[in-house]
Amino acid sequence: MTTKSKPINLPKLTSLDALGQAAECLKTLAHPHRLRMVQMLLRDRYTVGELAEACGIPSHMASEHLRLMQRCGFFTSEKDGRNVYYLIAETHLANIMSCVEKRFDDGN
Amino acid sequence: MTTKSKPINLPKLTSLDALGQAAECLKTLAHPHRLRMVQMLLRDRYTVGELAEACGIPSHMASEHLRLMQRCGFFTSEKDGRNVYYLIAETHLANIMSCVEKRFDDGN
DNA sequence: TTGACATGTCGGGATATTCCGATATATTGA
DNA sequence: TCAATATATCGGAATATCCCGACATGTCAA
Repeated sequence: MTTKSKPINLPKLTSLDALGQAAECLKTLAHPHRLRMVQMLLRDRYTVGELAEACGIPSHMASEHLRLMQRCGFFTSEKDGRNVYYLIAETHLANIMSCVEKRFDDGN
Repeated sequence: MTTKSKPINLPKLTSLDALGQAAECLKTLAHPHRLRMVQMLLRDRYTVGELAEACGIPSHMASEHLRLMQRCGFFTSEKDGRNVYYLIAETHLANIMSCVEKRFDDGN
């Protein structure tokens, strides 16, 4: 603080409120199994059991992850018999996953 | 699981290991004050105290946030007298912040 | 109707994160 | 040298997250 030499003029910064929402969504996304599910659902439709199997976790846990993400508006779901298909609802997920893949696919 | 009707052929999915690293970085980013700091540092260079003031937090906490992000490789730092300037090191942060802004700036 | 299956929900123990006050280190100006 | 300032570190209390087993619900097939 001390000497206010620089006025800190902030040109169009996102409001702290919006950044709070963003942080919520990013926190929800920030889990390896949840990232895997998003990545798969961006390519095709899958049931809870298929997503669980791909992650190597029990399906009731996949169900919880999916519920968390659905609360953030990431997905919608469709029932088909005793299966439930999850579908991407938040279109921005494609952009963010693309960024993640650019940074973390092999190139590391 | 049951009937394996679909083989689940996964075309070039990111390894769970890489997704784990991605999750770590996203988790670190997923905090409103840290998002603010990244957003500011993408536009200009700032000291710990300036970043703290912009976030409305004590500077010793800003210092902790910056250290966390530095551990993820987000920043480097430069000492200038008793001030320390933090600088973006991870170039992909620009892409990810751009995605976040597209989604959460006013348009909501 | 009964049993198997897919999904969803609940409660809790282990662990991690957040925030803070207190303190430490380093630098500057008087 | 001394005091003020900027940054960093430490320890801990409050809180949140993760993962699991147990159980509940709903659907199908026999």
